Amino acid sequence: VVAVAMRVMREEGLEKVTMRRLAGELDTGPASLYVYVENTAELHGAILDELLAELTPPPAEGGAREQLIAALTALTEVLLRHPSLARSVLTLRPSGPHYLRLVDSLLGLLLASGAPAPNAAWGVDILVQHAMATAAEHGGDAYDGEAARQESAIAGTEPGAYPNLDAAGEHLMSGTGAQRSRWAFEAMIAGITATAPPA
Amino acid sequence: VVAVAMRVMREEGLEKVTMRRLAGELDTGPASLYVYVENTAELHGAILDELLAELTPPPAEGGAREQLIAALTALTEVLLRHPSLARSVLTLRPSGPHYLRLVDSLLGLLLASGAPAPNAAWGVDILVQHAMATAAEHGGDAYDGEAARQESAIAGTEPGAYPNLDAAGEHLMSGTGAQRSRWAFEAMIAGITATAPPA
DNA sequence: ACCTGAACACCGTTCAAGT
DNA sequence: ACCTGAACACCGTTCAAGT
Repeated sequence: VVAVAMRVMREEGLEKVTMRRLAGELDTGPASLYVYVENTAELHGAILDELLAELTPPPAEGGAREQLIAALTALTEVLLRHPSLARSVLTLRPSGPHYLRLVDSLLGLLLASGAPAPNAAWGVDILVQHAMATAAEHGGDAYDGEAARQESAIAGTEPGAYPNLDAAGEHLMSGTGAQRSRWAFEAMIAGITATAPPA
Repeated sequence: VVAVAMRVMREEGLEKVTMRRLAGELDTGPASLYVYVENTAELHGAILDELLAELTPPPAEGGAREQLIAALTALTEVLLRHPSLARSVLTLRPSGPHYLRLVDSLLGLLLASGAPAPNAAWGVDILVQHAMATAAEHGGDAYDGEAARQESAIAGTEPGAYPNLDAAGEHLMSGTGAQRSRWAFEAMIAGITATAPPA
């Protein structure tokens, strides 16, 4: 079932991966799928785990921090190719083996790059969440259109209505997605490492 | 239209805020709503902006950093009351006046708490994204169930399969949501302030 | 010019009934 | 015991036709 779902997603996107479509693909009725999966959310979770299997292990070159950023970037890139999956899975707490392996290795790299254990334990969550949220947000069908709409909404107001936004003007939209993503991970890792959780 | 949508959402949740339901509420057909809104995404954006209007301005006590954290916490709390809205809006680039006012004030507080201008411009995005993603994730109907499933998935593997997860065991799930959320914002603000964007 | 009934093209999930 | 046809209860969006 998951194999068919993967193929349909790759060929036509997650939107087409519906119980009914999959059932049609398997020449049966939609009810039959409920023998294999509990519901659509679980199906999406299974698809995510399958997708994470393709994540090639980091090349283990450079320092731990560099490897960590590479792993997070690779995760973001995989998710960016399937934004609606990222969106769907954001509300899940994935528990597939590949997901757990990924979190385990991110946690290891975070520790290796100097984060105290409690910081790393809490921090790995926000790094993964950021990767997923970024993919969900930037992958929307109409993302560029929305960004333009937002920019014009700012421009369309009388000057002075949003003083800090106005002042930041040049910086707000600058940089490529990759630059901003790398910087976000660097900043988060720095903050995670330096900020102690409450005792 | 937005007013009716707000009422239905408050009474029965965003799930019930559908074009058809709203049309029924207004004694007309669903087609009529398309005179007022372009599509469902835009409707959700309008609902978000309406919701943000209720965000009381920060009490302006304490340092800029404390005010910033208070504002981010207030945002997270509002969104947590409507997790499916957070989920839906995560894929949008909101451009309503109340949203822009909020971002403007967050940006101001970030600057006032010591972040250089380029850092603040890029950083405000990741703070807002974190608030939305947290609400979307933790607000799911079955979130606790999923968390338990994840925990048991880790417990159910042979020891040693996920060494770092095992070692972190105690810390991984510790703390309340509020504690973790506050820490995440503190860590992110620290990282944003200390990490320079690429020139 | 403005609005909308009805249709198009779908959904997830359940459950009684078949094999 | 295992599977599934058919039904239930919905969706968003479009467009031809009315007022």
